[in-house]
Formats: sequence, C-alpha cells, structure tokens
Amino acid sequence: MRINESVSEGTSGVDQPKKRAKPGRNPAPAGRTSRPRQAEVAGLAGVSQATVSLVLSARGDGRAAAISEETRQRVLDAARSLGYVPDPAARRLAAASNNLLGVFSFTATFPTDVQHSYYPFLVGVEQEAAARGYDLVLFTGSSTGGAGATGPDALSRVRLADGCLFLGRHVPLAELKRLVADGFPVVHLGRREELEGLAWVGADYVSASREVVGHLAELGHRRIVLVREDDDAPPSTDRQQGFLDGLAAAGIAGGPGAVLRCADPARELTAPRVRALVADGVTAFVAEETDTGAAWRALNAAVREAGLSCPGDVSLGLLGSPPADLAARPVPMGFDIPRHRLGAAAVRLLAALVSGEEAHEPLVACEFRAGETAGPPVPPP
Amino acid sequence: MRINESVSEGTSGVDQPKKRAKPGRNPAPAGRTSRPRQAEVAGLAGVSQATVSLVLSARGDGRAAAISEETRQRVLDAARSLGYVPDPAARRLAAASNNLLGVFSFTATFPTDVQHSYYPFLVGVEQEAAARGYDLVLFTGSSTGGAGATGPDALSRVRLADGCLFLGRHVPLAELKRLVADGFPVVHLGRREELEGLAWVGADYVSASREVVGHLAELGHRRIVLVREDDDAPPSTDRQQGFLDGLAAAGIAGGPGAVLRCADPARELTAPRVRALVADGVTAFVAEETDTGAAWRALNAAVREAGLSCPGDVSLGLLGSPPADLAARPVPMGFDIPRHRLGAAAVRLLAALVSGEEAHEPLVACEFRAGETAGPPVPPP
DNA sequence: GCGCATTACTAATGCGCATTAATGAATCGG
DNA sequence: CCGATTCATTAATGCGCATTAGTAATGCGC
Repeated sequence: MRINESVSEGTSGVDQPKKRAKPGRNPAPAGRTSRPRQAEVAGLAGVSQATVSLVLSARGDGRAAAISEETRQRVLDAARSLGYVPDPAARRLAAASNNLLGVFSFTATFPTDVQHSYYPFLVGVEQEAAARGYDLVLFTGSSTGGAGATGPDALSRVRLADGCLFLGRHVPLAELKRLVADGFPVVHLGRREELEGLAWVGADYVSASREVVGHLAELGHRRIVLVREDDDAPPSTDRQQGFLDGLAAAGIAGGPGAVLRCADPARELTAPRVRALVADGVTAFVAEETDTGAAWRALNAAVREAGLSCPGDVSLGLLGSPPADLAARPVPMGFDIPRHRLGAAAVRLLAALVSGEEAHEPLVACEFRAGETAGPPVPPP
Repeated sequence: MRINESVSEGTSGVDQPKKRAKPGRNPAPAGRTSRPRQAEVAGLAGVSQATVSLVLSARGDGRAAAISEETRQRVLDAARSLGYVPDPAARRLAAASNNLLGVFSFTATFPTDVQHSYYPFLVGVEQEAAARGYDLVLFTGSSTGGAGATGPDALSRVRLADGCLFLGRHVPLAELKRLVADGFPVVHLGRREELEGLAWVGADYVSASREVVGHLAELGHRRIVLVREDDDAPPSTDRQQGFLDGLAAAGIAGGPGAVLRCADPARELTAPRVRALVADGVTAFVAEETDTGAAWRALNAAVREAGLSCPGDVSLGLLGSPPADLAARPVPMGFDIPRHRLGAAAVRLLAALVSGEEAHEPLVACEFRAGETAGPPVPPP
C-alpha cells in the first residue's frame, strides 16, 4: 500500500516545484487531542522539523546554531502560540541518557523504621540530585516490579537509571557485583569494602569516636567502657576501632573489659552491673548508635536505675545521634552523623561515575556534639 | 545491502541447523559500557528483537503471544543473564507504559520542613506503589531538569512517568491544567477543586472537625472557641466548616465570637484574653493544625500562663496532630490525619487513571483521638 | 496432493526528537 | 563569469522499543 511512494525514483526528469513543497504527511491536529509536536510547529512556521529542533534546543553555548534571526523568531512564535512542549521521552531517547538516578533501599518498607533511619539521607540526596539536574527513581527492595519479586534479578530494574545509589545494611553483594562488573555506575551509602570496585561514601566513625573518647580523657576520665551490640556491621566495628584508638591516644590501656558486647543490651546491661563497674573505677560509658538505639537505651535505663546521676556520678557518651524519642532533654555528648551531607556526597560521587570520572572522597566527617552528659569524673572515694 | 540474506531461498538442499540463522548487524557490547538492548538479548537467544519484545512484554492477559515455551525460556534466560531492563524512554515513546509513577512536590526542598510535612505521605505512596508494581520517580520543584529551570515547561518532565502525583500547597494551576487537558493522568494530594477535571484525594477535615466539636458538646460544653490562623487554604476552611457544622449539630449558636482568627497567634492569643473568654463562659478551645502549629502552641502557652489547668479548668482540642516537639505528654484530644492511607489512596486513584478508569473516592476519613485534654466543663460559679 | 488454518517467528515501521550529511543559495576572489 | 566559500535550511538517520504485516513451516481434512 506504500508502493506508490517508490515512484519518486522515477521523477528525475520531472520539474518539481523547488523545495518549498512540504513532504506528504504533516501530522495536523487530527482529533484535537495530544499536545503539539515539533512537526506541527514546523508547519506553522513554514520550516522543517529539523529547523525547529535546532532552534528550540539551541544551547547557550558559545557557538549558536546557524539559524537566521528571522527564522528563529518565526519558530519561537509558532512554538509559543501552539504551546509546544518537548516530549521528555523522545528527547531522552535521542540523547541516550535519561537524567535519572536510582535509589535502592533494602530495608523492609516498614514506615516508622524507614522514617527514622533513611529519610535524612534522602533529603541530602534529593537536594544534590536536584541541584545537578537529575531526577530520582525510588526502587524498593520489597517492591515486586511487575516481574521478578525478590528474585535474583530484582536488582536489574535499577539499570533503568543512569546510575544507582544503594542504602541499607544487608545488601545482596552478589547482585551488586554484577552491576559493578558491567560498568553500571553504583554507589553505596555506607562503608563497604568487601566488594572490590564498589564505590561508597561513609561517615568517618573512627575519627568521630576517637574524638569522643579524647574528650572524656581530657575531662580526666581514665576508665571508659564502650557498650555495643553484637553485630559486626562496619558502622559498629568502625566505632569500636575509633574507641580503642582514642583510648590508646590518651594512654589508657584498652584491655578486654573496655568493651561490653551485648546480644541483648536491655537484659545484659543491668543496674547492678553498672554499679559494679563504677565501683570498679569506671567513670564514663559510651554507647554505639544503632537503628534501634538499644545500647543507649539500656545504658540510660541502667544508670538511672542504679541511682546514679548523669553528669555528676558518671559521664555518658553516644557514638551517634539519639533516637527521636530520646532526643529531648539530656542532650548526649557525642557526635552527629551529617546525613544530609552524606547523601549529597553520595550523589556527587554517583554523578561523577555517571559522567565517566573516577572521583573519590569517601569519608565525610561527623560533627562533635558537646551535649550535657559529660563532666569531670568523680574523685575516687 | 540486505541481499545476501535472500540466499536462504537457495539453501533448500542444505541441512542447516534449523532457524538458527542470525540477521546481519548485532550491536554487540562494543565498549563494555551501556546497558544491554533487546537486540543483544536477541542475539544471545538466537531470535529476533521482535521476539524478545514479544516475550518480555507478554501481558498476563488471557491470550498469550504465539511464542513457544522453549523460545520463551531461552529469551528469558538470555535477558536475565545480561541483566536486561527496558529503557523507559524508548518504551514510552513506542506508546506503552513504563511502570513509573511520578511524584512532584512544589515545596522548597527545605529539609526539616519537608521532613515534617511530606514524609508520612510518601511512606503510603511508596507502599502502595510498590504493591502495585510501580516504581516512583521523584521530581523536585526546584530541580532544573537540565533544560529550562522553572520555565513554563518545568512540569513537562513528569510526562516521562505514566502519571503523576502532585503535593504541595502552591501548585502552578496553569501548567497542571495543560497536563490535565492533554489527558495526562494527574492526581493532587489534597483537596483542589479550583481546577475542573483535576483528580484529588484529601482528608475529610470537615467530618473530623465536626466530630471533635461533637465530643466536646457531649461532655457538656456549650461555649467553644476555634483558634485559627489567617490563611484561607482549603485545610483551614474545611476545619472551620466542620467546626461550625459541629456547633450547629449540637444546637449551639455559632456567632462571630466562636472563631478566633489570628494573623499572629502568639501575640494575639494572650493569657488575659483567654482569661477573659473563660470568664465570659467559654469552657473549651480547639485549635487548627498547621505546618508550624502556631495556633496550638499559642493556645497552650496562653492557657498555661493564665494559670488554668487543662482537663480541669478548660478543655482543649486540636484539629489534627500535634507538632513533633509537643507530641510527648499531654496528648491532645482531636484527630489524626491518616497520612499513610492518604498517600496510598492517591496512588490507587492514580493507578486507576493510568489504566483508563475513572474511579473516584476522594475523601479519606481521619481518626478520632480521645487524648487527655478534654473533660466535662467546670460548673459555672 | 491441494487448499486452508494454525503456529512460530521475523521484517519493517514509526513514536518524537537530536544530529549529521547533504543541498541550495548567496557571496567572494580572481 | 566560474569555482570556492560561507550560510541557511532540509533530508535522512537512528535512539530502543512495541506493534503489525508478512513469511515459513506444519497440521488437517478431503
């Protein structure tokens, strides 16, 4: 049915009316629906679609396209009068990149949980992404994207974006490996050195924890105990590392008693135990921060129950920020994780990877918080 | 140039391995970059691109495409092993959908603000979207999508998604109008009746406020005052409407004194004023909830300063949830906005629009909260 | 053995745009 | 007055996919 078109090859001898003729089909507004295309603008302005594209996508860059000012105006007027707006899908198809960064979080989508742990990161991520002209695609671990649920290819959906950010403690490394191996830009938010070649951005827990210990040492404390949970995630081991470094730097012997590792802090860290430690000479405690804040809660409860006053009898420190429900009054001495900046840094790194660079500046410093739970140690009786 | 392919017509005598022949150009992974295309999957599976498309986009609909199970598996395996994921832009362009819902918020990306106001909605949105197999694209108002900043086509980016959810108080109606007029599925989170044809989902502030007043009336209160800010946003007027309805239902005259409208609650709602009102017979106050919680804060402060005890001397109600920093002890009588459910409802509606339906169930009920700030009125002296 | 329907694919096409090679026209040097 | 240059614009192409028309190959009935 399209045969009659091939006749054109026989037209060599025909004197056709110059070029002014417009090629057959001109997608006129048929049903009065759908927004205008470049072709329609072109029709109205009496130019070709290519010209419209050239005019409308003229970058501010030095060399303007070779378009006469008059034509330019005609096209612009036509576009304006038709209310033309480019189709982002088409534009992206032609440009081979879609200005989309993915965000994949593995945590169960349990509202309150997510709220507490990830939102602050996302704020930074969103800001930085916006500033760089990227939009974000949120993939959720639990989401069954029409196709495979949590199958082995659950991660392949992220390739839809130009690159992807991963959050969460428990990441399926095997799948990530694939992405990385394929050269897909990936950044993990949080230290992750198990996987060679995986880019990551993390908070400098080591330095921050060291600083907290240093602060206590400066106040005069010589016996400090770290309360931590029984989990070997990088954030935990980093804090312990910093804690021990801090002790060493202050000339305090670490020893096995310096770290209290509890599977269930609420049960193991009881008032009697705290009393015993204090009687033994301990004057300060620091707890690690985790999702649940279990260590800090247990420490607080035990100290209170033991009848000890906080800045007076013992000093307390928190290696992180307090959970929201405990944020109110006694501001704990410790440090804040710069979540906004972490998120932003991650996006910066990801953007760099997407554009082919290899930038690397993984560690973001934490902010020391003096708080009101640390003071000089009580003189030994 | 494709001529050599037609050789196949002369191969009748050759015993070739069935249909195993592959067409000429097969865009192999040249530079080891970029994600795989259907063509590559096709190559690996020994079929044509069209077949890959057919297999991968097989809708669960009754009539499956005419593809043999064996081929189907080969294609699926190939796709999985290459980590294939369709390009949303291309898919979109080819007139399908891409399982992407947009979320566009107009609010400045001011961290704490967004945190308080929008996150709970997003939780519901994310859950429901995930449950329905959609991923989310977050567009940010301030984001300059590479091209025009906040120009007249700032909204056009959202067309990448199958439909879009809009949040925020200040929405550029003119642009939204275009989207709606073009038949692009749009849902606004929050009542928005100014724009004909704009679908929206909102909380039923009217009923909830009426219920709060009814509760007070049942306790015996006959003089109730509404404290509100000087803003005519729908949420505010809805609450007032419900408040007045409630008074009417209880047979209480409204009158001009029943509503206290303050431009600056902190200044206008002073302790003396509260005392005067109480002396005049007022036994209960209700405040509207806003972003800042100004009305509720001012009311609380004034009552306390006036030396009045809360459930004892006067009853207080809050038409909404208390701001985070006041959430602790005296749980205010009032109602909670079911933000999760609102977000979920919005997604449901949007999904319906995307698939061409016209479902409508815009109002989501709020949850009454008994709290501890309301009791029987003091008997008149 | 010949239609004819069915099955299992593939070739071809186009979505709306950006981009590039190609074409015409105008200008210029000699 | 004829190439050689610029300038302005257009034809042609392809991005990655869905879709449709078409083509072998096979099965079925007579």
